[in-house]
Amino acid sequence: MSSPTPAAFSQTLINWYEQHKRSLPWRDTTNPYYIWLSEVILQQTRVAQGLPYYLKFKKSYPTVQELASAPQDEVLRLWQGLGYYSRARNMHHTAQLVVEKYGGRFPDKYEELLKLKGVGSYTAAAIAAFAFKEQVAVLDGNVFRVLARVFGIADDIAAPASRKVFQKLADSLVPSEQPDSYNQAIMEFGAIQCTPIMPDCLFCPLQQQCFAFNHGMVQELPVKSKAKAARPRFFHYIVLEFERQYYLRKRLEGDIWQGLYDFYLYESDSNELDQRALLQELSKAGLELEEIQLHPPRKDYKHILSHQKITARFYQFKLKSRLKEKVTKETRLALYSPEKIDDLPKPVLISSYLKDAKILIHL
DNA sequence: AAGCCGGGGTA
DNA sequence: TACCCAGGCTT
Repeated sequence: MSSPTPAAFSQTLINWYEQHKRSLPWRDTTNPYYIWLSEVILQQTRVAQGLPYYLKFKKSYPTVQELASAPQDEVLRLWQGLGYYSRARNMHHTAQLVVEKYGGRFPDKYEELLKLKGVGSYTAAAIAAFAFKEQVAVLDGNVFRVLARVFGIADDIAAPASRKVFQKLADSLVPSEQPDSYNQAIMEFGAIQCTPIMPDCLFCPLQQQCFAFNHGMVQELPVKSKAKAARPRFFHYIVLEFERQYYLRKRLEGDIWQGLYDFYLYESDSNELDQRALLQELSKAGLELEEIQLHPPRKDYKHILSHQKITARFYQFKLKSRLKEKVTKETRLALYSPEKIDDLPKPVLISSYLKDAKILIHL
């Protein structure tokens, strides 16, 4: 059998979609603000993980104006646990731009949407198609997989150069009627039927016309080069306590977790703390801790990111007095009560420690 | 083109 | 473990 025609392909998927689609809250609306919100949350994120965040954001910020006027710390705190925090920062920035420059109304064309920070080709196409029924093709991980298998495309989907091949094919398949349903359909099909492993080929409506099925290459397609190994990192967190309050600081750009709060961090190339080197660094920052009791860490925290493998230890100190202003200015540390810490956006690693150390009761 | 940016689910 | 998820930005 040869590949399906565009019309047959899109109609098969739309029919399948009507039968199998999940009921999801962002599918009940054409409000571009809600579509945009859901699409940003769902970038590199499974529906099951993103869904509660979508509901939280929609409830906290029913309109783009309310999101725009929220403090960044509050937005990041709501985002806490979702990862890729630049999404939240860019989303906040774009909300403010939409309010100030677009009068609170989202652009209604793919090319204009693409100019918004945090909105790339996928998200621009999704908003344009779902909210405005523009005839553009979404190209996400699901679409890559479905197209590679059905049409027998062996280009490496991890290689940027392959994008052109897939985008051209994807563009040729979008029907002029129901571009919104079609785009939803192909992604849903990839998520439910044509899954990465153990796809349900037995009951697949495209089985007869699927290149991969007909050539016994379902396991081999799509082709994707392997990601490089995660870099090991060793964090030694110095938890400074003064009268049941704790010193934290907001993380800067140039590393992971920008905009989130953590403790004073000493990083080394091994899991064993070189105490002399630490004290030397602390001293340089104006932190003289010789009279202070160092509590050995309870355990190692392993925190796996897609690109880094972090091993963290937490050392608690009880301070007898507040840090000098010169020191807090230098280190950017500030003293927070547990109640205030609860409100700060924090990496999951820090939340886990705060819970174990009984500084915070809940996550 | 390649590197960087999270966290969680699944086999 | 390894892979992947409704990707985007920077270099």
